[in-house]
Amino acid sequence: MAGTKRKPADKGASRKSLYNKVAHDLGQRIVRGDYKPGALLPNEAECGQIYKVSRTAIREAVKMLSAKGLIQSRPKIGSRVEPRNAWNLLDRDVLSWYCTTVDFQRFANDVQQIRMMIEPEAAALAALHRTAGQFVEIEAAYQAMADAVGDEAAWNVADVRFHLAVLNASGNEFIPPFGRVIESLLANLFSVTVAHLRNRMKVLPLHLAILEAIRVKKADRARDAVRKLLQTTQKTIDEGGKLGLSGKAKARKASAKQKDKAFSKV
Amino acid sequence: MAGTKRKPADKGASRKSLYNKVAHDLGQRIVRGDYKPGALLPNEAECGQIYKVSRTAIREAVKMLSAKGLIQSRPKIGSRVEPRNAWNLLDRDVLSWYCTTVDFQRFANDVQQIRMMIEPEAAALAALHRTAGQFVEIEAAYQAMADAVGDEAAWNVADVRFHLAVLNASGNEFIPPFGRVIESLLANLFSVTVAHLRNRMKVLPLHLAILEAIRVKKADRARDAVRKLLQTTQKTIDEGGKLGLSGKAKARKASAKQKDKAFSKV
DNA sequence: AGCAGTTCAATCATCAGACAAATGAGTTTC
DNA sequence: GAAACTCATTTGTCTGATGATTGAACTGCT
Repeated sequence: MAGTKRKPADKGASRKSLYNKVAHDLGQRIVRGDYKPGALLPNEAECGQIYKVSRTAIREAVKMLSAKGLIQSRPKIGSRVEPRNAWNLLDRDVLSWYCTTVDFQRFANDVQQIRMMIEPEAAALAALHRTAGQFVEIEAAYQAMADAVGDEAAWNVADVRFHLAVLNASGNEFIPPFGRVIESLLANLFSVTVAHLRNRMKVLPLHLAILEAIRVKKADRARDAVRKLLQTTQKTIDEGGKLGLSGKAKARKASAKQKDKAFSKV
Repeated sequence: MAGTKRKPADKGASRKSLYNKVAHDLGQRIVRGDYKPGALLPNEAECGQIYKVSRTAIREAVKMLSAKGLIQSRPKIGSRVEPRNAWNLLDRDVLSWYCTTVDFQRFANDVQQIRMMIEPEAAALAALHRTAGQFVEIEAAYQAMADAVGDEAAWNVADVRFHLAVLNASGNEFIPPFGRVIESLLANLFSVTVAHLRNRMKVLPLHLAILEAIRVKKADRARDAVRKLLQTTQKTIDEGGKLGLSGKAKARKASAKQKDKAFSKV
């Protein structure tokens, strides 16, 4: 066993603390299915040897994973992987680990279904309950989108900002959290749906329609405008799915696997 | 009121490990606003003195809270409470802490709005995509409700089971997690909405209608049936809110505060 | 004064080692 | 055969020490 020291060569991963890296690696393994629900993780001492860290670091990682519902620890038993329905799938990290394991087409479909349930109603509520300040933020987000039509990265940021601003204006405390989950999911979708300038120019006026409906406080019109936008998105996904665009998702998977291997090399 | 009352929940709490109790207490304090976003927690050594536990236990608690997005720890800085929009409000624990801090009437309204967005569509999807096995579970849950009409506690369990069974049958991986969040919220609502036998007898046939629609795979009918049920629930909430029923929520708040005080006595 | 670079100190991060508590499984006892 | 007991394993908790990070104070120069 050649003790190849992991030097702070690559800043991205090595900036994180040890327990964070362990948690991330274990979490990914669990979600991916390396440790299946009901299975036991190696005990803390063994884990420490595997990851070449102290028991303390392992324990802190385990605590994070148990806080996310992935595992449960008990004396004499060990750390057992919880059934999937106990997982906090709406947690940022869990979700991101999960995204790398599922089929892209199905993933996109499920996300769109959820958006179709929440966003139109949220927009309708926003039209009714928005404050002046909330509307300003929606407007600013729209402006940012318009300014970023030529810049894919900036567009993505502005797009997410727009949708979140609408959800925030709904006046329902529980909608923005849902929205932030969707946001994580969107990050994976956008790379497909707005990759082409043509698509961005197509959906910009649809966003404007939402903005306008909320401005004049017409709930029904806002709901319909969002529905229309989502339908367009859906169409883009369907078309993209038939082409090689799903390759992006696969590339994501592969890189995740590779990174993981580099760390734990078990 | 002497503090001699031993509730089963209390016993459950005292069985928990130290780091768990600390995490629970700190989490509740943060969500309640004792430590506001941007504020710093006492450093680990001080926390250890406050709670009379070792730094290890404090650290493990802190890791759990940071996994839930409530705080972030950095060397030289300390543990800073994150802005509310970083909180994982859809986490079981965070949600339960949160529930004790908000106004009941508003809380109930927001939850109903969310249910109105998700459950009808989920039922429609269930009608289209359900497997035979999933339908059996829905049927079993309904039967359990019917059998438990006279028993409030058993009814609540069966009621949640029914709704979750429907969500599970939707075929969308992301809906059951949303459902489990709603389930936590429901636990707080049910105590109000089904407190009376009369209410239970009123909503039982509404559940049957949902079951039937899913059985014969009529999406629209399923959607409408769920809407009707939720409207009835809404009406009950509105009526209850005008009476003294919201007192229950207040009682919950008080007991939570008391319990917390007993533990940390800061 | 104003700025850049350096030093310092507070705090978390990590480690090592020990003992306590919980509990499943095997063993004994009746 | 069932209940009680013992034992071994694993997590839970504590202690004390050292490393790493980084905001803030300090220093020296222009």
